[in-house]
Parts: sequence; C-alpha cells; structure tokens
Amino acid sequence: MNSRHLTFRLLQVYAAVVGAGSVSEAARRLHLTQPTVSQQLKRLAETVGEPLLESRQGRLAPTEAGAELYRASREVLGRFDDFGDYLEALRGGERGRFSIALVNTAQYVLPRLLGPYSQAFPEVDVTVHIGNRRHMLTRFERQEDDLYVFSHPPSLAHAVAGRFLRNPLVAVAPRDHPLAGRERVAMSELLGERMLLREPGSATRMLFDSWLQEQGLTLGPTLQMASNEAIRVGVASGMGLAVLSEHVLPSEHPDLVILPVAGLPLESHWQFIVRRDRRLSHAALGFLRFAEGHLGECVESRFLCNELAGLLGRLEVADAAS
Amino acid sequence: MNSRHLTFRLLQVYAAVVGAGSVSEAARRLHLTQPTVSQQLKRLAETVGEPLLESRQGRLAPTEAGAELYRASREVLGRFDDFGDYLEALRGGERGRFSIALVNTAQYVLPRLLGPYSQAFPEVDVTVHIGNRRHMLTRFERQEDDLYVFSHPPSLAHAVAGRFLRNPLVAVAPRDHPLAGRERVAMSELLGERMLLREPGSATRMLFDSWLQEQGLTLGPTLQMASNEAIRVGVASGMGLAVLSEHVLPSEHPDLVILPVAGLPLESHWQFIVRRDRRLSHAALGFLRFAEGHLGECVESRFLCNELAGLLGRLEVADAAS
DNA sequence: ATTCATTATAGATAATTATCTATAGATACG
DNA sequence: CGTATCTATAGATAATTATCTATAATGAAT
Repeated sequence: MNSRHLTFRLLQVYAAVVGAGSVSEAARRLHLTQPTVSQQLKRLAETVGEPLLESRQGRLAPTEAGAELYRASREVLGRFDDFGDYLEALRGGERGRFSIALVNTAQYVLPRLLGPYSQAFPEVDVTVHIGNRRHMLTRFERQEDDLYVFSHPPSLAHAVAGRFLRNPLVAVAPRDHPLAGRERVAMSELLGERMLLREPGSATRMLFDSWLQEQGLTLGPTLQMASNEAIRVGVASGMGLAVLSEHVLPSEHPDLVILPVAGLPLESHWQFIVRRDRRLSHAALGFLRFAEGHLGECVESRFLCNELAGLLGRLEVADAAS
Repeated sequence: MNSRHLTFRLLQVYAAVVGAGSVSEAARRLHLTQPTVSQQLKRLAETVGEPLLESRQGRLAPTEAGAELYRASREVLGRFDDFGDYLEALRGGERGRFSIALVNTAQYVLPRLLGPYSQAFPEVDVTVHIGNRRHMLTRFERQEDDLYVFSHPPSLAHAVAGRFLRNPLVAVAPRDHPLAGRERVAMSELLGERMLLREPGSATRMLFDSWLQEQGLTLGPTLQMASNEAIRVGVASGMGLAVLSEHVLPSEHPDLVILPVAGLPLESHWQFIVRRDRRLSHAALGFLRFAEGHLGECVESRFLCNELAGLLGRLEVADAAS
C-alpha cells in the first residue's frame, strides 16, 4: 500500500461512506455529487490494493480490509482534530510557553502579575530569567526571550515597548536620622552622608547619576552593593543613605523613612519590551493581554500606569502584516 | 487548519526533516532535492497556519506547534504502517475470515483438515455451515459462502472445483448377517433385503440410484432416514442393509461388516467448489493452500486424492487477471 | 571579510486530484 | 415488468501537487 498520495480528505470521504452505508447518502452529506464520491472510493481502493466495500443486502458494508481502514481512518482523523484543538489553544494563548527576562529590581513587582496569570492560564509554561542589567542586555541582544522588562530600555530599533508601572526612586534614611523629621530636604544636604549605591550600569544607578549631573551635584562618600536588599538593610542599620526604587521597600518599614528631597521621587517606569524580529509566542501575547486587562487588580493604584494597549496595538499591526 | 489537502507524504517529509534537524539532510535521506523539501515544508506550514520550525543555533528545531504536529504525524504514520501490516497478514491468509458450507456427509472428514488449519492460523475466523444438499445448493446459488464442499457439484458454469478426498460408497450389513461371511456378493442379492436410504436429492442417494439404474436393478423394500448416523445405527441393529460413505463408519465397527458387493465401492470424491463470481477471501485461499500442502498428514492415505494444486492454479490465474 | 553550507525563492512542467455533467448498468419495490 | 434509486463509468476541466534546475539570500565559521 502506497500512502504517498493518500489525503486526509480521502479518508474523510471514506469514513462518511462507511458511516452512511451508501455512496449517494454520503455524497449528500458531503455536498458532493455521487460520482465524485464513487471515484474517490475507487482511487482509495486502488491505493490500498484491496476491495474495501461490498454490497450486502442493499447496504454497502466494509470488507475485512475496509473495516480496518475505517478504524485507522477514524483514529487518524481524530488525532488531527485534536491537533486542531491544540492549535486553537495555542493561538488563544491558553497553552504553550514563553520566557520573560527581568532586571533584578523588577522581581519585586512582576510576581504580582505572573501569579494571577499562572492561575488563569495553568497550561502555559513560563520561564523567568532574572539578572542584572548587563546580563539582561546580553539576553536581549541574543533574542533569547519573548519578553523583557526594563525600566530603561536599550535601543528600540528592533523592538517595541509599553510602560505598565510607575517606578519612583526615593531617598531613604534610617528612621532615627537627623534629617528624618524635616519638611523639606535638599539633595545637597544628603551628599555629605555616605550613599549606598548599586553598581554602575544598573538602571537605578544610571538614573540617579544622570539626575545628579543635571543638578550639577557630585557624590560624596559611597559604598557600592550589588543587591537592593542589601542596600535596604544597610540603610536601616545606619550604614548610610540611599536612593532606591520604592518597590524595594516593604509596605511596612518601621526602620526606614522616605526623605522629602526636593526633585524626588525620580520618575521612571517599568516597561515590557518585545523584539519585533522574533515571532512573539501566542502565550506571551496572551500574557500581555492579561496584564493589560488585569493590571489594576494586581498592583497598588498609586503605581498604576497602564500603557499596554498601545503596545498590543503595535504588535497586532505587525502580526497582521506578517 | 484545513486538512483537506494534507497528504501522508507531506507528513513523512516533515517527520524526516524534524528527525534530521535539517532540510538538506532530510532531502538527502528522502532522495529529493533541497528546494523540494523546503517547498513542501512551506506548504505544510501554510496548511497548519503556524510556523513549524525555527533555526536554533544552526539546527532546525520545531516550534511549539511544530512539536505537536510532529507527535501527531508520528502517530498517524505509525497507525498506517500498522494498517499496512494488517493488510499483509490479510493477504497472506494469516488473518481474516471465511465461511465454508458442507453437505452433511462431509462433516465426517472436514474437521480433520480444519482442526490443524485452525491451529496453524489461529487469527482466522472460520464459519462452517452444515446441511443437506438442497440446503447447500441454496447457499451456493446465493453466493453466501467462500467455499463449498460437495461430492457431486452443481453446475460449474460460475465455479471451479478441485477434488481432494476419495469418498467410496460401500454396502454395509450387520456382522451377524447371512451374507457377512461371503467372498463375493451380487447387488441383486441385497435388493431383496430392506435397504435404509437417505432422502432423494442427497448425493449418496443420487449416486446409488443412478448406479442401480445403470445396472438395470430396482430397489426392493426401503426405509428412508435423513441422517447417516441413524442409518448406520439402524443397520447395526438389524433394521436392514445400506449403502453408505465409508467415512461414515467409525474406524472400528464391531457391529458392522462391509459386504464385498460386485461393482462396489462406488467411487465418488469430495471436492472444494469455489465460485468465480465472488471474490475469494485471502483467508479461504490460505485454507486451500494449507489443505493442498497438508492433506497427506490429515487423512488416511487410502482416501487421499489431492487435486487441489489444479484448483489453486485456476484460482491464481483468475486472480492475476482481475 | 571570505567562504562554505544551508535555506529560500522563482520559474517550469508533468502528474495527480477534485470536481462536475451525462449516461449506462444494477437492484430493489410494488 | 416497469420504475425509482442506487452505483459505476466516461469524459472534461480547473486546481493542486510533486518535482526539478537555477539562483539568490542567510548565516556560521574561519
């Protein structure tokens, strides 16, 4: 039997004929003419090399070989129906996988979105990569992930971005610091103190540095630490002051106060970045849609800044074009 | 996804590409050119409506959808391979079904063949129909069975026959009968006795009647019984004499003797009859082949008369022609 | 940056398929 | 024994498929 030229259509027709027990009836059901169906059957029988049907008391009944072919056809057609369902689920973003890469600081907020999303789409595998900005930039260049979260995106030449969350940088001091009770503080007053800072190249540090430069200020004594957590704890224990993303602070922070420094908070935003030269998985798109729709429920409203509709719009356009 | 124009060939090609991890390599394995394979893939991806492969570090790896399609393809192709095996078994006569219709008297001998055959081909379903000659003729007319066993076949206009077993008709008497010890008996001597006979129309009776007519003899008193068994027992218990197929007698028959009547035994033969206007099932053909090859082992050599090779020859010719 | 291998595209062609209409041959029903 | 209903065959045609050669575009590896 040479299955080279066997089409699924042929099996569909055959199954219909066996199901109907009649060529004419099958033709009606399939909206074909009877000779068409007859001829298909003939070809199928030739392909199989064995008679498939014989008329028994008025009805067409499958022969031994025909019965087995019918079984096989049903299984095969069923399997491809399942495949069709799978595809639909994939397209609907209900199933599949995607990966998302975060710079360190974003790990304080992204779980608020990913948690509810995973609840809603349990069939989607999400891989989260976390690292410092340099690390993430490498991944971005290599197109290793579906989605990236940056506060300061790299070049958008091959990518589109959509902001979704405010990321205010605030100055923090220990609660018992002399400046703690003040109505208003000038930045210059802080710079005499030792500042605890993230490494150069981290988004937080970059933003702070460039702001200082604008203001014509220069740093005094500093202490560099690679982790936001370590900085927060350091400040609480009196090692110095710091400028940190507000998200890094726990909602209750008895040891720390936010200083009302003029010009702060520094406004920046978390945004999703999507490369345009890599096909975005349906699942990732589904996640963005979910974020667009449910952001309000997942984050405190003072941080809310949902500009994802625009991002989605630009993606759909690209999608339709392809 | 429209599977209307999906060919098995296409799935084979796709599976080969995924297996090889490269279009060119797959093309080599399939003895096709690389553009051919590329183009098939393109068409397949269009049919599915989703990219199937993406190049990951030099190799082609299936996408999510592609991986599922690969699974489906393997299953489907596997299922049809199995179907191919099934067909082969069917063609080889190792599997399937057939029915065989016997006139009553043949039931004494056919099990000797059917038993060993079923042992050798346990996957074949055999249906045996047994009845009197009239009954079998009806079945034969209606083409209800694959094989028929007659000693006197009906018209062979639409059928072919092959003898396989001698069927001698002998005269039997109770052991204590006056004629029992005699060296030689004339038929006319028997006709004074009461004869136990099968019904007119039965092969045994027809043969006996026409022989008597040839000899110019006529029957004396008779008693008609529809069963060979009943006749045999009747003779043993002194109800009269009879002319019976030797196969009807048990191998040891202490109550009966075979009379050495001049002109007896009447020679007739069991033969297989196959209609030519009905497709012979592979299994039935397999049975005939088995019979042809193993007849010697299944029946006593004095009855042996294997002319099945001729029958098979005629069937193969018809088969090749169709 | 050059080169080698891989993949994609274009253009061509023969074969095959999917369908139809019209018609002939079979079968079953009253 | 017609008649209605089925199935099979023939002939036609447009669409699709399978396959090639030649060539361009990509991409990985010196």
